Amino acid sequence: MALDSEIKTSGRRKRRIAARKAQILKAAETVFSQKGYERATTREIAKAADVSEGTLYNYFGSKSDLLEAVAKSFAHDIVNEITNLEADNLADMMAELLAARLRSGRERRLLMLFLFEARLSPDVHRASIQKAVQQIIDAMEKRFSREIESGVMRPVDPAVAARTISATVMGFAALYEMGQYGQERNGISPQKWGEELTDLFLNGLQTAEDCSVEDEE
Amino acid sequence: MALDSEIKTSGRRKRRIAARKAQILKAAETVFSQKGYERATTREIAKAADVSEGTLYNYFGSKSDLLEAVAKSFAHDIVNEITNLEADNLADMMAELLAARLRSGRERRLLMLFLFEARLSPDVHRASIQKAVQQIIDAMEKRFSREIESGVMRPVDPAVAARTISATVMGFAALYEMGQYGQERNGISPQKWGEELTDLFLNGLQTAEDCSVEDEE
Amino acid sequence: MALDSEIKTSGRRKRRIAARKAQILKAAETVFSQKGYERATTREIAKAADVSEGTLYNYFGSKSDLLEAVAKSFAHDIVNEITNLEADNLADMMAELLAARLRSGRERRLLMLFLFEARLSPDVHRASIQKAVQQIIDAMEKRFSREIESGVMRPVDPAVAARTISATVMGFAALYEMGQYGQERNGISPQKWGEELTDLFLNGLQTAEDCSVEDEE
Amino acid sequence: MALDSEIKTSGRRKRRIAARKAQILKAAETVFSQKGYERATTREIAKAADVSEGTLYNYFGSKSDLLEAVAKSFAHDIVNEITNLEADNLADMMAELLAARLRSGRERRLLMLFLFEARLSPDVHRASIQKAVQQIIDAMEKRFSREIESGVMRPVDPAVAARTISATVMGFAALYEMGQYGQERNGISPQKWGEELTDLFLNGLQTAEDCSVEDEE
DNA sequence: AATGAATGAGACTTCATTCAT
DNA sequence: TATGAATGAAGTCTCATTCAT
Repeated sequence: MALDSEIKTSGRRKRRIAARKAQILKAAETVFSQKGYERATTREIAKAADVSEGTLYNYFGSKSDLLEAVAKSFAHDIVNEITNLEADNLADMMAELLAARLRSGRERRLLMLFLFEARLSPDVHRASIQKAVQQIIDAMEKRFSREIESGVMRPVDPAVAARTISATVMGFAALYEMGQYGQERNGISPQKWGEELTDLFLNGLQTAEDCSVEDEE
Repeated sequence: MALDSEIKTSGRRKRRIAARKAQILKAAETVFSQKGYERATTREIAKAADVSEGTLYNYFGSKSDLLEAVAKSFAHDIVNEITNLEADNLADMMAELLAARLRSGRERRLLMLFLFEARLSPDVHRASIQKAVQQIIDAMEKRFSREIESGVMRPVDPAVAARTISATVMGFAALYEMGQYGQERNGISPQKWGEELTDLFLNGLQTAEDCSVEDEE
Repeated sequence: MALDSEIKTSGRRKRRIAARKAQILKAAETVFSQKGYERATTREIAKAADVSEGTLYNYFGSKSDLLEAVAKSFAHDIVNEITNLEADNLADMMAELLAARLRSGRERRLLMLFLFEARLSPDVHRASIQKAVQQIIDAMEKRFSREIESGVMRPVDPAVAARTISATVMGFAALYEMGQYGQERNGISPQKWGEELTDLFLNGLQTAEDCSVEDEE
Repeated sequence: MALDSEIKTSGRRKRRIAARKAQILKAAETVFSQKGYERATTREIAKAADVSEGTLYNYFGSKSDLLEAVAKSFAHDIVNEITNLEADNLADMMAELLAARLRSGRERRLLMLFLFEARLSPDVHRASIQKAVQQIIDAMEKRFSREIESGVMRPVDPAVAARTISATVMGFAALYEMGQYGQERNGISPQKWGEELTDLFLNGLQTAEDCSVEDEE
């Protein structure tokens, strides 16, 4: 009985602990995405998570650990989305792939954060963030391989394509956040941008005549 | 004679001062590009410039001013290059435009820096960095307009194209720096990457048949 | 019980925090009064309060805030004393009013500090110190009004009188501190000085004949 | 001839040097009186004197030396004025003595400066400023002795009187500068204040009846 | 397990003073 | 003699982290 109660308590406790950890993680994600790593303070994260600073350190060893955890969780979500995205044709898939990334400000900002921190952070920390980004790219590469195999996509190097698309999305995330995305084109939605981008990627920049010529080479 | 000597001296001094300013600017560029704005310390910049910290402040009002100056100088150089780039055909121009950006680690890192700081910095500082990035995009837009007018480029929206290319370059800069550009493809040179990218942008991702079809729409 | 204990603990903590704040305030008062605002360092104040510099900033937002708090607390004490001072006759009241100010070195020095800083500090800071000094003068003015109403004091303008006495006290505070108060008259106590001053203020400087004459004008 | 010319040159040079020194001294006086000693910077003083910072140090050994020189020159001027002030009666003399001090903002501020710095400065420096203040008080004491001897002034202790008046003037200088002198009495001129003060000092605070009584003691 | 006060290293910046020109 | 660039010590303040309660 006592044991049983203990187990129950332990179970409840574990759940509460997990919930608390998630709550802190989410707060960290929010603050990091808004302020960047250096400008975010543990105090602010604690406040956003509605816990004390001390509690933060009961769940995560350091500020740096918090960033790693955020990166891991973020990569996990994106990889899932890329892998499971369903679309009838290449244009739709690409449009969705691009638009989804640009749609959410949080996602845009986190992408930037990781790209930046992956390079600037001290070594250990750095590796784990790089790993998160790598996972996203790998997922995309696999997805492209699938599309090429099924003949939907031109047989480009899927590694190149995955990195190109990823890079473009990341770059757009940055532009978008900077407000330079289209100052004089304020009405353009992420959706619309996704389509225009898709057009560019699908059809390229050159004129139709060139297209056939180049293609024959 | 005495006057002449004085002028000479004064001239020499002026030259030395200008040189010193450039020397500090370059040191700041280096340190900022390696560490980012927040992690860079004035002490480190001073050391890299081989001057005392106090001297830094004789030439620039604050750390923030230093970043602005770096942004300005950087944008100036890139804009010149974009505007004056000469190429016989679209493919060459694009390849060079892309490869040039990726070739220099310093340039890659500075691009990232500005994209990041443009969003995170406090307002005043922010505006001037955004301006620098805007200038680069504008230069590219103008260049594309020129190419479209002369029929070399398909009549896409030059604003969209400029931002897309810029975003892609920036994104690649980030990937490249992260070392994720192609971990298992270490032998690939920026040159080669430029060409692959160019292919993607010129010819798109879809198969040849799709190309003509989509084009006719 | 557990709750009760928690409340007790919390109470103890709160008391300790209040005590700490007072302890820092007192240290600041001491150091400011000895060194002046500019020459006082936060390090020295922290040391005098037996806390770290960081702790200082947990209780007061800035060095300037510290000075404001000192001014506020000082004014509060003096105003109380002026308002509640009891004396049987004008001579006693004046003597006490004057002597009390001169008796305490700390009070003398703080008066100087505020007079000085009220003029030199940047605007915001300045206003709150001026307010503190104003409160002291106001208290004295009210006190004089009371004495005039009750016929104890000649019906001079209480505003003029309050400012004159205040100014004199402040000036004496300065002289006293400088050691110029009476270099060759070291044995004179603040008490004795208060009496001599009182005589001057009560009877004026002129001879008796003049007194009646002037008075009739 | 050569010698003669050298002497002449030397004379001219000496005059030029003296002029330059005076020019720097005046600038220092201005800046010190506005900003206080600590907040005044050598750069600002140099600028106000229209010379370089280096030149400052050719004429004065240190910032502290500058303050000493200012104190000396100031005391010299005031002592002269006090000694030579001519007035037909006590009331006029007192009024002028008081009003003159309050009339000039520069004089008010310098008085404050010396009172403050005399206490706060490191020892050596301190002595010379104290000396300057002492000289002013001594001059006033002598002047009062003269007036008492000639029967114009009631035979109070001249040392007490001199210090009282000095203290009052200094205190008023502080109040005046703080703007608390009479916020709701803006129209009152230094002249008018001088008269009101004179009344207080001549006739005292007590009622006429008291006056005669006290006087008889 | 939670709290938040305490810590102190280290960041940016100012400024009196020196010295080569 | 005049200049003003260079220096570096020292000051204020922030913030990740610890620990007693």
